[in-house]
Parts: sequence; structure tokens; C-alpha cells
Amino acid sequence: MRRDTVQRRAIRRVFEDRGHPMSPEDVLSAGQALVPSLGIATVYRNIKSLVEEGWLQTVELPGEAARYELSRRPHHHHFLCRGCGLAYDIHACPEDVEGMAPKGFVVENHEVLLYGRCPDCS
Amino acid sequence: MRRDTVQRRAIRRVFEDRGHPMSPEDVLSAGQALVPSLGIATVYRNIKSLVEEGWLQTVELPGEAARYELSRRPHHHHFLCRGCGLAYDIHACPEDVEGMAPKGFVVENHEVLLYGRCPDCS
DNA sequence: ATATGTGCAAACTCTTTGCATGGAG
DNA sequence: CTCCATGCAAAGAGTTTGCACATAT
Repeated sequence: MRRDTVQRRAIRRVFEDRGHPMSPEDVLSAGQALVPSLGIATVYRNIKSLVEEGWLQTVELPGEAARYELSRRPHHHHFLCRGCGLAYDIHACPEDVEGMAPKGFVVENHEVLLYGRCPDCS
Repeated sequence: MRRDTVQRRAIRRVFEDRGHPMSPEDVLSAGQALVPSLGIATVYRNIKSLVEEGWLQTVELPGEAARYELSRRPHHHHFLCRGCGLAYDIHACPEDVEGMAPKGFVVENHEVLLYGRCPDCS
């Protein structure tokens, strides 16, 4: 049974208010606006349990720390803006991903990352 | 001007002998077979300078440490085997990657990762 | 001979864990 | 009132840096 603390409520609120995948550090600073005493360990612990519960989903980005977002549609990819650093959801998916692998290789899953400029940073 | 040391030669040899992207730790253990005194700091320093020289290329994988491979064809992607953990090059590329982004977003670059089983691990 | 590269150990960053206290139930 | 969650600080993992010594040029 999970307790409903002010910290946990603040962390959930942060994810609900922002629409973007966020890093633990992002969550900490946004969360401290609601609960000033919030500590980084609590953020990590709550993110971990929210992922286990299925409320959050991990967004793993090459070369940087993982971010997290609300769980949603089973399959989508991300666009990373080189200007503001924000990650946006993309609901398109390339066709024939399986066909990209050499024969003999079994594709179970795939990840697509687009990098560029979002409308605000163009 | 860059010095040609036994350590540096061993590190380059390791990349030339193996055909797969390798992590610093992989390079250290393989390199120590050639130069037992090889230290991890030297591996990191040489990888860094070999990347700057363009001799090596960084392979950034979501959720894990970067690996490195010989520089080659400007564009390719990777297949990660969930069995043996090796990364394989893929020379195919999805069509119309630009078209996947919502309008207003400018795509400058993209990354595709396939996950699954290589022929040896099927 | 000279200055860059190496090895070691310490520093750093990011994340996790141990422990005493506070607060949810 | 009883435990679980929090906050702090310390511990870990991976990477970088400072320093004295070795060595390529």
C-alpha cells in the first residue's frame, strides 16, 4: 500500500502540469516550487515507484540521463529540440522496421529519435 | 602532434580487430591482453582523442554507456542483441524520416535503434 | 633534452542506500 | 500508534583530472 504524501502529490502534479518528458533534476526543481524541502532522493524513489506502478514511463535518450513521462499510448517516439532541449512526442512510426535488419536478425523492438528544432526554436 | 605509444597502438588494434562498437570497459580488458599495465584513464583519454581526430565514432545507446567504433560510412544505425549485448551495424534507413515530425518541426538528424536477437542468440 | 602520455589516486557527477525522524493510515 | 516515506549524508558506479614519472620524438 502506497502512502499519499505531499511530496508524492507534488511530483505527480509536476508531470501532469508539464507535457514533456522530464529528468529527475527537472522534477526536483519544479517540485521544490510546491514543496521546498523536497529532496532528490525522494524524487528518485517516487519516480521509480511510479514507473513500477505503470503511471510513468521511462524515456531513454542516447547520451543523456533518462527522462520520464506519463504513461500513454503503447507506442510513440520522440523529437529532441537542439535549441531548448525539450523532448516532444511523435506519433508517427517508420514502416517496415523489421525489414531494416539483416536477415537472421529478429527485431523485437525499436527506438526512433529525431533531432532538430521545434517551432519555438526555429 | 600526437605520440605513438604502445598503449595507443594497443587501443587502436583492439578496435581494428573487433568489428563491434565497444565500451571503454571492453577496450580496457581487451587492451590489457596486449599491454597488461594499461589503465582505464588512458583508455578514456585515447578514446577521446581518437574521436576528436575522427578515427573513432561515438555510438550513443539509450540507457547505457556510450560505445565507440571505427569511423566509416557517414550514415548507419545499430541493432542491439538482447542476448549477447553486442551492437551490430545496420545499413538500412527508414524512408521519409522528415515526414514523421509534426509540421513546424525541423528534423536535422535522426537515430534508429533496433532491439532483438542476433543469429547466434536466436 | 623536452614535453606529452601514462598510471595511480583523488575528484566529480549521477543515482542508490542506510538510518533516524516525521507524518499517513 | 505503527510503519512507511522523507531528508540527509554516505556509498556506489562511471568518467575525468592532477601529479609525478616514463618515454616518444
